Amino acid sequence: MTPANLADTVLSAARAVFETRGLDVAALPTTTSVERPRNPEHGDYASTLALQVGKKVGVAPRELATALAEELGRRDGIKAVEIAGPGFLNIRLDDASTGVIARTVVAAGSAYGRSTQLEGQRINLEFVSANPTGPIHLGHTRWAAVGDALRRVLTAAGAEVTSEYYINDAGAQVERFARSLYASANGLPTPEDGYGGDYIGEIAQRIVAAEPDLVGQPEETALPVFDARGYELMLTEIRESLERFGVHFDVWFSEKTLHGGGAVEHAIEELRKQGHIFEDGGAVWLRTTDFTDDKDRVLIRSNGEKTYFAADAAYYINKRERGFDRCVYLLGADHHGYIGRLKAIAACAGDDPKQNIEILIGQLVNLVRAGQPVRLSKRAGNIITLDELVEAVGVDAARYSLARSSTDSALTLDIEEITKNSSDNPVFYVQYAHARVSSLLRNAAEKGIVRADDYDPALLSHDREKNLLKTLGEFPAVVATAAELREPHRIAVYLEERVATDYHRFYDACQVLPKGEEQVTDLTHARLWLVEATRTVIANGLDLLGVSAPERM
RNA sequence: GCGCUCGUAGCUCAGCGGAUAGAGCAACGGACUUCUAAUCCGUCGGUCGCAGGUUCGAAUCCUGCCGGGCGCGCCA
Repeated sequence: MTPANLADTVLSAARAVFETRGLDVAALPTTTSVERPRNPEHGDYASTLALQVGKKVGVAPRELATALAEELGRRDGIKAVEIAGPGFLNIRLDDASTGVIARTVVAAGSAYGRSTQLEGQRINLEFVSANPTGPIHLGHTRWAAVGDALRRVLTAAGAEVTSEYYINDAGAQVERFARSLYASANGLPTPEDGYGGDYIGEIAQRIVAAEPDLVGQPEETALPVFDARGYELMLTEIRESLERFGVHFDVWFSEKTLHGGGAVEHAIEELRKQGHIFEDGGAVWLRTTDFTDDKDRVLIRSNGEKTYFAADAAYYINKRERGFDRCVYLLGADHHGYIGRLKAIAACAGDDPKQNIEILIGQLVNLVRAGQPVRLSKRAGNIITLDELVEAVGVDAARYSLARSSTDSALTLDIEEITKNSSDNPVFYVQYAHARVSSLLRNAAEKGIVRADDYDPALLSHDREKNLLKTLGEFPAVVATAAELREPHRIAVYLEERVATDYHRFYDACQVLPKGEEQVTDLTHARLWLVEATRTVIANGLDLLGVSAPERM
C-alpha cells in the first residue's frame, strides 16, 4: 500500500464515520495525506485528519480520532491504529502491504514518479539568459543546474515545458563587447567601459585569424564585423558550455528580433487596447503603477529609442501569443527589483499576474577560498566559469551541489574544498548506492539468479527493508511537491537523506544473494525485487537532476 | 530613506502548521576472509537572530526590532 492509497483509505474511513454519526461530510477535505513519523513508535504512517476537522464539525479531535481508528482498523492491510496526543492517528500496516511497494515501483519502471498533476499546462521556463558578452560564470551556473532540473521535474509532473534562453543582444553592452574585441585585435587598451577578460583576447584572435585584413581597419568598417563574428562565437561558446553541462534549451530567443520585427510596436498596441499606455514629455509610458509597480515605466524614450523594458513587455506578450499559459522566470536576487514591473506587464496586458507569470528569485552564490570571501570581478580576473567548475569537479558533482539546496539560501562554495576534496561531494553517496545496486544485480546475473516473476511481499519484514520500502513509496509525492513548489532540490534531499541512506542501511543488515553453498530462497527473490525497485528510484531521481546513475564506481 | 530577501550545530545545508528540530563535513570511538568500507554503528555538538501575536500545536504563519545580501535610471 502506497502512502497515496493509505491516504485515500483514511479519507474513505472518515466519510464512513461521518455518515454513521450524521456529521457534515462536506467538512472533510477532498484530499488528505499521511506522513511518516520521525519516531518509529508512532507507527508506519500518521494522519492528522481528526485534528484538522474535529473542531469544524464540533467533535473533540480525540473522540473523532477514536471513531476513525476503529473504522480504519477494519480496512484491509492495516494492522493497528492508535490514537496519540491531541488526536494523531498512528497507523501500522501489515508487512505484506508495505512489501508490495516494490512491485508497484518495478512495474512502473522509468515512469515511476511521473504524474499528471500539471497535465495541460503549457509552461515557458526561462533561465540563465546571460549576456552574450562573456562566458557563463558561476553565478549563471546555479540557474543552469536548477533551471534544467526544474524543467525535468515539471515535465515529470505532466506539464508541457519549453526551456528558453533570452539573448540580450540589442543593447549597448554588445556594442561595448565589439569595441573591446576591436581594441584587443589592434593592440589598444581596453575601452573605459569595455570588457577585459582573457576571453576577449582569445575571441579577437579567432576573428582576426579568419579575417586578417580586419587589423588596422577603421572602426566604421571593422566594428560591425567584430560585432557579428564576436556575437556568433560567444553565443556558440555559451551554448556548447551549457550542452556539455547537460543543459538544453528548446528556444534561444534573440532580443534583437523583437526590435527588428515590430514586436515592440505590436506589444504597445496590445497594451494600449488595455488602456495602460500614456505619453509624457515626448516618451511613451506604461502605467505599471496601476498594478504592482512602484513607478511607471518608459517604453519609448523621447529620442525615439525603445527601452529594455519595452523589450521585456514585448517578450512577455510574445510568449503568451505563442500559447504559454505560464511564463516562469528564474532570476538571481540581484534582479528582484524586476518582480513588480514584470508582474505589472502581465496585469497591463489583461492577464492574471498570479497565474500567467511566475518569477522565481534565487539567492546568489558566494565564493570563499579557504574561508576567505572572494569577490568575483571581471576586472580582477577571478571569475569562475562554468567550464572551470566542470573541469575541477565534473558535471555530476557540479550540477548536484548547485541543485541540492533551496534557491532561497545563498550558497557558499569554498573553491579549495570543491577542487581539492571533490570526493566529499554528497552526490557520490547517492551514486554509490546506485553502483552498489548495479553491482549486486550484475552478481546475481553472473550466478544465474533471475528475479522471479513475483515475490511474497510479507517476507520483506525487516525494519530496514520496511524503511526502504516506505521511502521508495514516497517518491511520487516528492516529485509532485518539487514540481508544485518549483523546488527541484527536494529531489536531491530525498535521494540523499532517504533513499541512499535507507539502501545503505538495508545493504548493511540484509544479505541479498546466497553466500557460498546457500540456496536461492523466496527471500532472495523478494529482496531482488526491493533492490530493483531501489535502482529504479535512484535512477529516476538522478535523471530529474540531470546527474548520471553510474553502474560502477 | 523605501523595497525585496535571508538568519537553524564549529562549517555547509535540510525541515510546503504537527509529536523529542535533522543530515553531511569537522572531532572522537567501534564494524570488512563472503553481494563495492565512496559503506554501516556509536559519542560529542542547538536561546531555530531577538521580542510579541495567531493556533490544540510555530523553526514554519503575522507584526516589530537586530544583523547580512541585494535592488531602487527616459541604463542595459
